[in-house]
Amino acid sequence: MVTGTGASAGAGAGTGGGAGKQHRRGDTRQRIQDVALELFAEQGYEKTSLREIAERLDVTKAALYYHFKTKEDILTSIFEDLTRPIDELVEWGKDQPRTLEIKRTILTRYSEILTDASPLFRFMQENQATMRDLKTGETFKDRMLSLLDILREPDSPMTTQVRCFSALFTMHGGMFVLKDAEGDPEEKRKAILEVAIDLVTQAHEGA
Amino acid sequence: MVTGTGASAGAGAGTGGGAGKQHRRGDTRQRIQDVALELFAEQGYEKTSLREIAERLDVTKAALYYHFKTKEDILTSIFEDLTRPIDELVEWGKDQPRTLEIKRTILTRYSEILTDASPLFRFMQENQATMRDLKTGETFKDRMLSLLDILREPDSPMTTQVRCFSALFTMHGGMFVLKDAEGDPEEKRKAILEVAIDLVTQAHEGA
Amino acid sequence: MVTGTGASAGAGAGTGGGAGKQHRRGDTRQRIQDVALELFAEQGYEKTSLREIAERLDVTKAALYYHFKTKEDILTSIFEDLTRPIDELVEWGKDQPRTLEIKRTILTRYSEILTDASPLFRFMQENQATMRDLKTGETFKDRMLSLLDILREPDSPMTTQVRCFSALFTMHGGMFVLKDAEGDPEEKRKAILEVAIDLVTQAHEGA
Amino acid sequence: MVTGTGASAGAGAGTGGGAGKQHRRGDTRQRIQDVALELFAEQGYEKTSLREIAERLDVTKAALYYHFKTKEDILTSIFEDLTRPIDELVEWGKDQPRTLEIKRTILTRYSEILTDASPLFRFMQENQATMRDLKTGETFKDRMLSLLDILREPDSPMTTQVRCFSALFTMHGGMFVLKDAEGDPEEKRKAILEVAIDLVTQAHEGA
DNA sequence: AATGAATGAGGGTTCATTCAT
DNA sequence: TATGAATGAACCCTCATTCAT
Repeated sequence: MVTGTGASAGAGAGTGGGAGKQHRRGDTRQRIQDVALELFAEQGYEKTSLREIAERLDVTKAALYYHFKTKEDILTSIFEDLTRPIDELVEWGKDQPRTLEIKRTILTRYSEILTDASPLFRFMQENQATMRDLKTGETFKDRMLSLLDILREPDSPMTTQVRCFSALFTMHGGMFVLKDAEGDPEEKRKAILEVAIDLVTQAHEGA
Repeated sequence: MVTGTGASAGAGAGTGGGAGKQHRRGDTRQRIQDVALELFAEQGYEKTSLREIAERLDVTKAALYYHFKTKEDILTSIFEDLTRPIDELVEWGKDQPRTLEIKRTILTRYSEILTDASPLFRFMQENQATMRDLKTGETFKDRMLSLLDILREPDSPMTTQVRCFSALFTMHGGMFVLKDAEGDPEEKRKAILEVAIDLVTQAHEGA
Repeated sequence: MVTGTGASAGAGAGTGGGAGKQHRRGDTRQRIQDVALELFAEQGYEKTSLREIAERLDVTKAALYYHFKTKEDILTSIFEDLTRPIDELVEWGKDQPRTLEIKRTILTRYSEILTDASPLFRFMQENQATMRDLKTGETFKDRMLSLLDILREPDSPMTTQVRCFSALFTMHGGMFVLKDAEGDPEEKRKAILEVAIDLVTQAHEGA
Repeated sequence: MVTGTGASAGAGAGTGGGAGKQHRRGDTRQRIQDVALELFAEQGYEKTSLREIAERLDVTKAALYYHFKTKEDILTSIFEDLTRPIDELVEWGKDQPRTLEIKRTILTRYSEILTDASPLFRFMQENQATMRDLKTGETFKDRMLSLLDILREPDSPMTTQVRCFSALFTMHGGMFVLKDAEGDPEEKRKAILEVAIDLVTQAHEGA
C-alpha cells in the first residue's frame, strides 16, 4: 500500500516554536516558497509581485534573487517538491495490472495527495492559463493524462472513457468546493472519493 | 424547450443567421470583443495587453478606450453577451419542478451553451484566479453553484450531492479535453453529456 | 566633387529659433536622439541611463519608449542617420578605378564626414567594447575594413598595406585629439588629412 | 638600453622568468586579475560583473572583496602592474637627447610593451569611455601625450607633429588589427613598427 | 582565506490609462 | 471615430557592496 507524504505547504501555520518574527536563520528559502505559494494561490501568479512576497517576509526583493534565479524559478521549485508524489504514483501505477483493486488504490492515494498539497493544486487549477507557458512542462493536463491512461481501457467505448476522466475531474473540482462549503472537510473528501471510485468501477465493469 | 442563442465567438465573421442587429461596417466594438476573447483565451487575461489587441486590429490603443472604459470593461462586456444564456437557464430552471426530466433538459441545454461559447468557458476555467477579483461578480463558481442548487436535493446524503456537482464539473472538464484529443468532437460531447446525465440520474434516484 | 551632408549632431545648439524650453511639438524623436548621442558620447553607452536622457528632456522614461523600442534602438537609429554618408562613400568608391586621385578624394571626403558627425565617431571610438555586441552589425571595424579595401592594393608588401590602414587610423585618432589640444581645429584637421594623404601616396607609389 | 619586463597577461601561467616574487599556491589575487582582465577585454568593463568573474574562478563574490576593495580597484591593480613599463619608458626617455636614434628605440620598445600586454591595451582602446572617469587618472590619452612629447619637436609645423602622433596611433591600431587578420603576427608587428619609425623619421628630418 | 546571506540603488521595460486634437 | 504623444506606477531583474561567521 502507498502511504502519505504529508509535505505541508501549510498556509500561515509556519515553523512552529517559540520566537515570533525573529529571523529563523537558514530557512529563508523555505519561507519564500511558503509565502509565495500562499500568495500565488490567493491572487494568481501574475498578480503576485516579488515586492509583495518580499515585503511579507520582511526582506528585500534582491534577497529573493539570492535564493532563486527568477520568479518562475520560485514556482518551479515549489512544484518540484510538491508534485513528486504524483510522479511517483504514476510511475508505480504504470507497471501494475489494470485490476479494479489497483485503480481504487490509485484514486485513494491521489485523493490524499491532493489534500496534502491542496494550495498547490488549487493554484494549478486556477492558473492554467499561466501554467501553460511555464517550462514546468508537464502541466497539469499532462499529468492528468498520464493518470488517465492508467485508469481507462484504451479500446472501451467513449462513455466508459469519459467516466474515468470524470472521476479525476471530480476530485480536482473537489478541492475547489471543499474550501468554502459547509460541512466537515474530511467527510466531504471521502464522499468525493467514493463517487470517483464509483465512476471508475462502472467504467471497469461496463467495458 | 429552450432554444439556442448562437452567440458567435468567431473571429470577424460576426453574427450570421436571421435578424442581425449588428451593422456590417463600423462594428469595431464587436471586433474588439472578438479579438480580445481570442487572445484572453489563448494567453490569459493578464498576459494579454491592450497593445496586443490594438495591434491585431490595426488600431491604436486609444481607440479601444473610445469603445470601452477599461480593460476590465472589455472582458465584462464579453461576459454580458455570452453568459446571458446561462442566466436565462438558471432563471428558467429555478421555477421548474425538480423532476428528472427537467434536470436532464438543463444538462442538455448547458452542454449546448458551453459548446456555443467554448472560448469563453475555456477562458473562465483557465483564469479563475483572475476572475475571482473581477467585478463581474458571479464568477464561474457562483454560476455553477446556482445550477447545482437546481440539480441537487438539499437534504440528500453527501455522496448524492457530490454526484450532481461532479456532473457539472465533468462537462466543464470536457471543454478542456475536447480540444486536443482525437475523435469526433460532437460524438465526445454527447458521451460527456451522457455521463453527466447518468450521474444526475443516480443522484435523483439514489436520494 | 563630393559635397558634405552637414547632418548636425550638434551638442546643445538644438533647433534654433524663439521659444526657449517650450515643447517644440513633433520633434521629440529628434531631440531624444540628440540628447542621447550627447550623453552617450560624454559618458559612454552603458553608463548613460534612460532616466538621465529622459530627465534632461523633461519627459518620462516611458516617453522614450513611445518613440523607440529599446535603448539599443535609440543608438541604432542615430547610427542609421549618421553613418549613411560612409556607406555611400564606400559604395561609390568600390566601383572607381584605384587611382591616386580617387584615393585622395576618398580620404578628403572621409575627413569631412568624420568632422560632420564627430560626436558619433568619438562615441564609436570610445565605446568599441559596447559596439561589438550591438546588432548594428558592421561595427566600426567592418566599416573601416571596407574603406581599407579600397585604399590598398591586395598584393602589395605588408608595410605598404600598413601605411594605408595607418592613414585611416590617423584620421580617427584625430577626432580624439582635435577636441582638447590647442590650435585652430580646422587647421589641425587639414594637417591630419595631409599626413593621411601622404601615407596613402607613399603606399600607392611604393607598391 | 631598455630591457623587457615580461609582464604576463597570460591565464594562469604567472610571471615566469627570473626572480618571481609571487607564490605558487594561494595566488588567488593574481588569478582574479588574470580572469578579470580577460573578461574586461572581451566584454568591456561595465558589462563584466563581479559575479561573472567569481563564477569563472569558482569562488564567491565576497572572496573578491577580500583581495580588492572595489571593482575599480581590480582594474587599477592590473594597470599598475602592466603599465609600469610604459612609465619607465617615459621616465627614461624624458632625460634623453632628442636624437633619431633615441626615438627609434622608444618606438621599438613601445611596440614590445604593447605586444606583451596586448589584452590590457586592447581593453584600454575599446573602453576609453569607461577609462575616462576612472581614478587611474593618467588614462590612455595622458600616457600617449607624454610619449608624444618625447617624439615631437614642440615648435615644428603642424603636419610634422601630426606625423608623430600618427606613429603612435598606428601602433595602437595595430593591436586591434593584428588579432583577426591573416598572416604571421610577428611579421605584421614588424611592418607596423617600420611604418611608425618611418613616420617619426620623416618628422625628425622634415622639422 | 573565504562564504552565506542580504541590501540599496538602480537598470531597462511594459502597462493601463489620459487627453488634446 | 479615432490617433499621437505622453504619463505614473509598477514590474522583474542585476549590480556592487557589506558583514557576521
